[in-house]
Amino acid sequence: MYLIKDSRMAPKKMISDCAECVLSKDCIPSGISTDNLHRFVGIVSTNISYKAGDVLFEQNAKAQHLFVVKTGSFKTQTTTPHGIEHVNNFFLPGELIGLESASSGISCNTAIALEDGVACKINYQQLTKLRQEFPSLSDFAVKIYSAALALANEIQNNATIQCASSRLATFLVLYNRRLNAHGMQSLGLHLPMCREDIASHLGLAVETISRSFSKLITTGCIKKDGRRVQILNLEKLHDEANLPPRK
Amino acid sequence: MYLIKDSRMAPKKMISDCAECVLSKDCIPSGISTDNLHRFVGIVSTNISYKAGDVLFEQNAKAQHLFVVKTGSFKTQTTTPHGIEHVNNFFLPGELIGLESASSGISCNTAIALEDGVACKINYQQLTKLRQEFPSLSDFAVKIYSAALALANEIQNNATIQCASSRLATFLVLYNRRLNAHGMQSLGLHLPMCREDIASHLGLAVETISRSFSKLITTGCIKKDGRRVQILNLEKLHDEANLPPRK
DNA sequence: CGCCTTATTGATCTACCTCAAAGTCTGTGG
DNA sequence: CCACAGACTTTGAGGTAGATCAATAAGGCG
Repeated sequence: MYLIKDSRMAPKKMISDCAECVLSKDCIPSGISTDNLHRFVGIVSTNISYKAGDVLFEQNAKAQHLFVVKTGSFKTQTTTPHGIEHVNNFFLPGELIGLESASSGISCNTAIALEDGVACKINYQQLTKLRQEFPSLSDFAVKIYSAALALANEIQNNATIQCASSRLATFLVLYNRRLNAHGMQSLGLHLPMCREDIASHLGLAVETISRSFSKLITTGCIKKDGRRVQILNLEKLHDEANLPPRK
Repeated sequence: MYLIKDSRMAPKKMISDCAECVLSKDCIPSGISTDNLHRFVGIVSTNISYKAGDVLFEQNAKAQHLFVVKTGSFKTQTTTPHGIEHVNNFFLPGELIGLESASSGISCNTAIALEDGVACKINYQQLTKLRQEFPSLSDFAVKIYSAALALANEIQNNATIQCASSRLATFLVLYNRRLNAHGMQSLGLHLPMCREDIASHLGLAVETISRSFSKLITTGCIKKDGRRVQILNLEKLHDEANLPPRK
């Protein structure tokens, strides 16, 4: 898949060249012709390695970069003035982190690596300049942003569903769809985040997440082993996700 | 304020000219020089009147237009496959409706007028073409989109807060901030939506909204008369919005 | 004025939170 | 390779915030 070489070795040109990246068709380079790709490559720091727990950017700090997940996974979380944390979203390979801070210039949340992974880092200002030169980059931006907004809507809808197991079911359906969107087609998912992160994201208690998993297993929607989840019946999982309120 | 003439009269040129619009500095024209403004004016249907309950666009229908609220207010809502409705967001003067559907071309929710009002309608495709000609329009798009995404994050965070009165308090704080953002500075707000819409938006029961209002009145944060709410103590309302979970 | 929709208030019930404890996984060092 | 410590996860028992049901009150409109 990805050639992550020992750091003592000279980095392979191939790895840092966006032209060769498996994600390029879904990434910003898709908005630039091959001839001009070098212009983009010039403003990206490609393949930065992160260890689990590493911070990409901090809430309330100056936001300077957009990140593209290449391998691994990340989360963003907001801390309220009174110290309560809430996990906003999770990010999978091919997804962009930091979109919401582009205008204000201040990060509205903290981004943290959930596991060891690799991401590319793009400077906002330089990207803005490039966008003015290449109109197709602008199209790509609108496409990415409107998709992010549509996803945010779905996540928001899910957070207001009454039944806890429906929320978890919807979460799994969305997560599975996002995995599949970037070519990792399968009904088996590895959840890289801990139960507490899922609980925070869905606005439920950790214990309720556990019990909801048990319910989804009992009803034959899924089976699981720790963080490894297998969707047995996607149809049934959809039904469970759309239960009438308080059933 | 706005001159909404009797429909039997010839529409005043002034009204439909974006150059004269009080919102233009926050609207798409801000991304175009005065010399080129006519190009934009050519793709907008300005000042369309809506009556309370009128539908701007329907979920799952082909999405062709972006709307700018000029007066009045609107809501967007999603209907799940099993017929449960959820109010996604409310839209105030100066705000854009339909951003999330720009890429897919399919509306992911239904937009409805909450009261009599006026909005302008812009064709996506023509706007896309214009954006390629005017790079500053692209900057405006990114600015608008990232702000919308940041707001969606805040709304999502709010929906996962435990305490019902905290959710309502946060809702009022956000709503007030948005009203003020477009120059309607005041601590008195008129909520154009019914309690049921607020309840749906916050993921609570209508009765809980009523009781939460009562609590906010008892604690001296607000006073109210029907849908007319007056913020008495913004500091206290912030505190109420950030209560520790379950108390 | 009377009808109908919307809003509030009261009483009961329940899903989920909290607290508590046991069980499982992960990694580290002997 | 195994033993242990620590974090993570699950399961159990009881309490509570908010849902639901029910009834009254207040607007809105013909």
